[in-house]
Amino acid sequence: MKSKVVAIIGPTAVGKSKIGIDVAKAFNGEIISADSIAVFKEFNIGSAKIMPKQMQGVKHYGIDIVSPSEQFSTFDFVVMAKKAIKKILDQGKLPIIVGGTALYVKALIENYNLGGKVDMNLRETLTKQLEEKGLPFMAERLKKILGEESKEIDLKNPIRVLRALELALSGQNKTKNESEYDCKVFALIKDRQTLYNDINVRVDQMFANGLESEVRALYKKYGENAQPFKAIGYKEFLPYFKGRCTKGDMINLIKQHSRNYAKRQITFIKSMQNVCFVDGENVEEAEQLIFEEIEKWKA
RNA sequence: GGUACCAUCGCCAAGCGGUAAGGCAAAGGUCUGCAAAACCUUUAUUCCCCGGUUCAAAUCCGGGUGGUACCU
Repeated sequence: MKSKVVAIIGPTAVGKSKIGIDVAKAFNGEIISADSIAVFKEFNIGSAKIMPKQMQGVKHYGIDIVSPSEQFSTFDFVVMAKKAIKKILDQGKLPIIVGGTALYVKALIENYNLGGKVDMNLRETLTKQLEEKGLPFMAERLKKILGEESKEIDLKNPIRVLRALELALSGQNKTKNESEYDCKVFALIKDRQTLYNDINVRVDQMFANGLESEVRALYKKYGENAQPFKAIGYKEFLPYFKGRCTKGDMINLIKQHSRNYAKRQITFIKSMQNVCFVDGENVEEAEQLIFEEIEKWKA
């Protein structure tokens, strides 16, 4: 009998956090955040991180677990999440994964084989080689090693090519594993125009909540090379700080990038299997539907 | 009122007589370790309007219209 786990995913600004908490309260659950930015301490406003006062006493895992100067990857998420799930189940509670980083959720529930530790030396060597010799050279190199299998890799995508080389050179391959969990996945969605509008409104709210001073402080403390500084709502400040664009331009860019991001999230989620789509427009109706579905699934 | 310059996709923009680059946006998509990342596909039969020259005009000429700058 596989352990039962609930997941609530969806694009940015659909209202996952609130529904997650309501589900947790209704089913004696605890939440595991699947958010690639909220894992970082101090990146609060721009990541729309849920703050302790908003948690309503529901325990959250996966938030504020690494320093902004550290690295965090899908692998780290899966390790953390598996541990958290076990802990929650041991207490007889329901684990609920909530977050917009759908890859994290997919990797966890589909039990991706992510290999062991990344060989940072190898990664550095390959990165240097990519810079010096260019992508076509690297793609050619990968083709020689993998042969037919290289067709599955996007040879125009430098990140993919490098990772595939890393795996190939260290003698690993991607394998399919059976899931460890019986996972009920809900995807919150909304009409595109409504979602886009909600995103725009939320970005304005972030600024009203002091996003600029948060980012100024983080920039000073960690510098622009910190991993979370690549996030939307943070990276756009760089040209503004350097006087290369106006504040208004930057705000519009953050909105635009957030909209683009939401679209990519939706595309990714649509490609996932066994997902129960729920219209998040009306929170009460959405919750009722989710509650009913969970009851059925638990029985 | 005069003179000069400009007018090309929602925005920026190349082209300057040979049959509409590119970037951004938009839409769709990919995805097994940075995923709020990276990458892929599609998107102007038409260049402000009207006439003319030419085998051929977004490109040259004339006239409108609109904008910008300077002069009075």
